[in-house]
Amino acid sequence: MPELPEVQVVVDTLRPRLLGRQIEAIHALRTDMVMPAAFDLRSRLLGALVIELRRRAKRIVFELQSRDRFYIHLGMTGQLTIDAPGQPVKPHTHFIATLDSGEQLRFVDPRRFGGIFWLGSETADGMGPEPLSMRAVALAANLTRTRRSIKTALLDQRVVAGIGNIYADESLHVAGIHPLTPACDLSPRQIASLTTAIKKVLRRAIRAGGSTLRDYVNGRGERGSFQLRHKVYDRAGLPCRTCGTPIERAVVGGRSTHWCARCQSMQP
DNA sequence: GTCCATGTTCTTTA
DNA sequence: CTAAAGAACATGGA
Repeated sequence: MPELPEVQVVVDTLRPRLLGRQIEAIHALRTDMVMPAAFDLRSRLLGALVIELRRRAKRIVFELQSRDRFYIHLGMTGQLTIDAPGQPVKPHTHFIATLDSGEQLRFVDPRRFGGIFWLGSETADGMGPEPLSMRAVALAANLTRTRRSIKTALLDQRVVAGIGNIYADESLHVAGIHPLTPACDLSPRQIASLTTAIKKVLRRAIRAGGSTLRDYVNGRGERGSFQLRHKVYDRAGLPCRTCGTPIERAVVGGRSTHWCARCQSMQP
């Protein structure tokens, strides 16, 4: 569920209950989601004080007083919430950290595509610019030298960080760009329009609490509502909300892709 | 039983 | 080197 807006909302809802908290106990229910090579969560995290919580791409990054960092990735079905200790523990709960406030940070992930990753003092991550603050020229620099379709390029975290299948489709629709357009064929004007569209879509989605298609909830366990406002994603055959033309669907780069043939032309 | 799914990474193929 | 295509990971819902 989690693309940039969902991860941002998780961070925003967790931060007030996590900053300044110390980890008093760890219950690691499985170790195969702990990377690299099942590092010892207890020795790293017991007694640690969380001084900052931020989002980078789709990662939830914890900064400790020791200046070490680690991140949690939600994969496809991850949930990271803070609950009272008395709350029932959901199936597929893989990690529980009890805080000095008495509350518990819990990581649930049925499909187990997510995980906990130790960073230590490592800072380089090889990913592209953060879309909410990027300039069009920064995006252009990463698009002009690839012939891949713009849809595929937007999903590449080295091109731009944090966009996934939903927001790639939604952003291209707002920008009026056909998803199969080769990235290097986009005009500067189109890239400028795409940059604006990405920011607009992501900001709206964050304000709506993210998109809940199935599993996604924020740090308080609440669902998002942006799925109700999707213009093209998962709307194949339904009328375009802008012009009424039925939405197209095709598999591009192995991912389902949705667009309006009338609003999104192949011509620059 | 089948197909599909908000993500990432690796392998194969061209 | 580029990149497309496919598979893999694991689970559950339609």
